[in-house]
Amino acid sequence: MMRPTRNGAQLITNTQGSAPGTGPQPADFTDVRATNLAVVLRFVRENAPCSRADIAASTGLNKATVSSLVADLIDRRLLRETGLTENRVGRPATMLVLDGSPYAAVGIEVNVDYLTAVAVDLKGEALLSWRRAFPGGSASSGQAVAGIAGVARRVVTRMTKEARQVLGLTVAVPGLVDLGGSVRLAPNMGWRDVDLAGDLAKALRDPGFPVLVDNDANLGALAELRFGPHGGVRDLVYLTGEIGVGAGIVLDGRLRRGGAGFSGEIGHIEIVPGGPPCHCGRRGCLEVVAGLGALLDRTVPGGVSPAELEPEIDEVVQRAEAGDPVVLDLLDTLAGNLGRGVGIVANLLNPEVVVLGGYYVKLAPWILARAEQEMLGRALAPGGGGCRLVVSGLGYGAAALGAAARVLDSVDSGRLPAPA
Amino acid sequence: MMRPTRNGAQLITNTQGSAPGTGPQPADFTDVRATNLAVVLRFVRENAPCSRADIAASTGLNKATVSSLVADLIDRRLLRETGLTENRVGRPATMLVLDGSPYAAVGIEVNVDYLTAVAVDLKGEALLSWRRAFPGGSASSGQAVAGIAGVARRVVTRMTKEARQVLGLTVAVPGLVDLGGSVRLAPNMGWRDVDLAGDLAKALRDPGFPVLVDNDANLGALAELRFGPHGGVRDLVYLTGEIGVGAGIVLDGRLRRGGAGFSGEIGHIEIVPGGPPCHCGRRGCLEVVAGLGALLDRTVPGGVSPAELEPEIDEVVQRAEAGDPVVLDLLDTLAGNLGRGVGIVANLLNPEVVVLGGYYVKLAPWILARAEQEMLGRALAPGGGGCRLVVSGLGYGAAALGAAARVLDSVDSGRLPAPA
DNA sequence: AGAGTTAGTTCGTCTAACGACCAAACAAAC
DNA sequence: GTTTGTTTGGTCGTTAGACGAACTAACTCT
Repeated sequence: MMRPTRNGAQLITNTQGSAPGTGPQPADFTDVRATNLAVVLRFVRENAPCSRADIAASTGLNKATVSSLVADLIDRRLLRETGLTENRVGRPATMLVLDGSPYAAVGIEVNVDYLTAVAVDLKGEALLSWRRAFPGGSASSGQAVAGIAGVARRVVTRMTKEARQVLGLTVAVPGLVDLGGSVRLAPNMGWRDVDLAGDLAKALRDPGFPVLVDNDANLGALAELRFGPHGGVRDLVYLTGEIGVGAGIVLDGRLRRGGAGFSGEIGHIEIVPGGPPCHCGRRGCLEVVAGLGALLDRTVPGGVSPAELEPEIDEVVQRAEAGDPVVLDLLDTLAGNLGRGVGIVANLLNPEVVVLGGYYVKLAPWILARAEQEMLGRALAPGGGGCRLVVSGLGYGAAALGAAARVLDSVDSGRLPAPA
Repeated sequence: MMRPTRNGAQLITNTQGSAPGTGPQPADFTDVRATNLAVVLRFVRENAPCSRADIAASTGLNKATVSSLVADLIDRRLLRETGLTENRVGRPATMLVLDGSPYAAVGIEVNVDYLTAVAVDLKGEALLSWRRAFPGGSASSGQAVAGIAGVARRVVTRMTKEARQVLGLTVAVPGLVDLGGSVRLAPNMGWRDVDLAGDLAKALRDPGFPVLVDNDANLGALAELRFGPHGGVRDLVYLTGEIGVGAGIVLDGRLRRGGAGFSGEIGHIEIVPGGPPCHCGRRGCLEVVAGLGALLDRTVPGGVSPAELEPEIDEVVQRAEAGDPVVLDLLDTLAGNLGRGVGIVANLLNPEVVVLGGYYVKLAPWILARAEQEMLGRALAPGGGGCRLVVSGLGYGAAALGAAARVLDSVDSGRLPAPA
C-alpha cells in the first residue's frame, strides 16, 4: 500500500494573545508528538469507532507509533476502548472512540437581550444549553462582566458535579474584538474598550482553563465548520442576520481575523450609495438595507426594540406565509441587497460556501433563492466560482456552539490536557 | 536569556496541485529537520550577515543544532561563510550570508501587449530583467504557450551558462487561475480553460523544476510581502491598477486563494449601482469606475488601445502636473471610487496594508490622499482598523518579481534543493 | 601573561518515529 | 478437530535529530 506523500511542512502557531512578530517557531520532538497526537485524535473524531490498525493504515503512521499515541490519548482520557469486532477474518480489532465523559468545553454567547451558554463534550455533543434574559444593552460593562461570570461559574460547577473538567471557556460578543480578547467596540451593547477576556479571567479567579473572547460571526463560522454539514470545506463565510450583519471568514480551514482582529465587518460595507442612514453615521450600509432593522421598522408599528426581536420576526414570517404583499416585497428587496453583499464576498474571497445564520434562517424561504441568484449574477467566476449560498441548520445558539467549538479546536490542534 | 515560547504547533502542507481533502499530515523527524532548516534560512535572509551564535540566540534553537543545520545548508549551497568579525571581545564569529551564486528563481509575467521575465537569486537580487513585446491579446493560446516557453528556455539557458540551477518557474497571468495552474478565464488575453502549467511543462520537456501558474495580483502581493518595505506585516492586500483591477489577498502571512483559486476579483464588485457598463456585462464595477479604462476613455481621443497604455498614462500624468482641471477632476473621482473599494476590503479583511500597484503608482500623487480618506471614512473600526493605504515601490515588473518570489517561498517553506 | 568573553564543536542523553518480528485471536478450509 | 491464513496489536532494536554540558578556539582588555 502506498504511503501518503509527505510534503514540505511548516509549523504554525495558533494562540490568541501570543506576541506578534515573533517570527517562525522552530520545531522539536514535542511538536512532532503534539502534531501526531492531534492527527490521531482528529482521525478518531471523524472515523469513530475505528481500530489502531485503521488509524495506521489511513494516516501513514507506523503501527507501533499509533499504539504509543493511542496509549497516550487514553492516558489523557481523550480516547476510550470499546468492544471488539466480530465475525471478521483475523484477530478482532479493539475499537476506539472519543471519551465523552471526562471533559467539557464551554461557550457563552452574549447578546443585547439574552445570553446563551452551552457546554459540549469532546464529541461535540451538547451537555447543557441555557438561555436566559440578560440586560446587556442597559447594563454597564462591569455589571455585564459580573453577569457573564456568574453564568460561567454556574456552568463550571455543574460540569464539576458531573465530574467533568472544563477545558476552556470562550465568549462570543457582537462587536469588534481585538486579538487579545478585548472588546474594542460593541455598539449594540454600548461597550467600548472593555478587556472582557481579562476581566472575566479576574472575576473567575484563576479558573484553571483559558478564557477567550471572540466575535460572534467568527464563532458562528467555527460552529458551521465543526457541526455543519460542510464536510471537507476549507473556505467558508458565515453571515449573522441580526439587527447588525457580521461575517466570519474561514480561509484554508482557519479563521482569518485580519491584522487587528476586525475582519468580517460586512455590515458597514456601502451597498446603496446615498441610501438610508445607518447608526454608524454612514449611509446605505449592508446592515440598513439587508439587516433586520430595516425590515422591522417598516413592518412593526412603533419601531424595533431589540429585546423583542424574536416575536417581531415571527410576525413577519406569519405575514409572509399569509402572502402579505408588503412584507413579501420588503423581503425581496432585502434579499436583493443581501445577495449583493454575498456577491462581494464571492468575488473577493471565493468561498465554497456562504452560510446564512441568525434570523436569516427563519426568513430563508423568502430570501434564499433571490439572494443566491443575485450573488451568482454578480460573481465574475462562472457559477460563482463554485460558491453555494446555504442556510444554517444550527439554530440560535450558533455563536455559543462555535465558542465551545473554539475550545475543541485548540485541543484538536495539539493543546491536550495532561495525563492523569 | 529566555527561550522563545513554544506554542502548540500544527503541520500544514503547501503544494499547488496536491490532492485535496487528504486531511492533516502526520509529522516525523524529517519534518522537524525541514522546518528548522527553513527557520535558519529565513533568519539568515532577514539578518544577514549573522553568526551561528546569533541564530541560536534569536531562534531559541540549541547552538549544536544550529551548527548542524548550518552545515546542512552550506552543503546544499544555500548559505556561505564570509569573513570573521573583528575588534570585538571574545572569539570572532564567522559570519553567514545567503549564497547568491548557485541558484535562480524565474518569474514570467504575461500581459496583453508585453511579457516580462525576471530571474532572482536566493537573496532576491535581480539577475536579469527582460521585457519584450508579446502579441498576447491576438495570438491563440497555443501560440502564447509557445512564446512563453521560448522565453523560459532562453532564461534557463542563460542561467545555466552562469552555472546556476533553476529552482522553479512561475508564470503570472491576468485572469482566473485555478489551483492546478489552469487559466479558467483571462478576458484580456482571450483565454478560456487553458492548462497553462501543464502545457508549459510539456513544452519545456521535463524541465527538472516545478512550473507554476498564478494570478498576477496574487503574485504582486507576494512581491510586496518579500521585497516591499512592510516588515513583519502578515495581512496585506495588493491592488493591480491596469485596465482591470485585481486584488491579491495575504492573510496570516500566506496567500489566500479561496476554494477554487478565484479570490481577489475586486474589479467586478459593484461600486456604483447602475453605473457605466463593464465588459463583463454588469454595471458600475470597480474596474469601470476606478480602472484606467474609464480614465483614458475620457482623456485620450479615440479610445484606449491596450498596447499603448503606458504613453497614454504618461500623457494623463503630464496634464495632471500641468493642472488640467478636467484630468484632475477625473482623477479625483477615480480616487473616490477606488477608496470605496479599499473601504470594502478594510471592513471585510482588516489588512494592515493595502498596496496600490500597476499604473496607480504613477497616478498616486493625485489619488492616494483622497482614496485613503475615503477608505478611512468607510471603515467601521476606528482608524480603519490600523489599515494603511500605500503605493508600491516595485515598479512594473511587480507580478514577475512576485512570480519569482513564489519560487523562493517554496524554498523558504522547506522545499530545499538536495546537497551536492 | 593572564583574565575575561564570546564562538563554535564534541559528546553523551533523550525523545519518539520506524521497521521487523511475534504472539494472540479469529475464520475458513480440510 | 486440526491446520492454514489473516489481521491485530505489542515488543524490541534502530535511527534521526534536538538538547545540554563540557570543551576548545580565538579574540580583547588589563
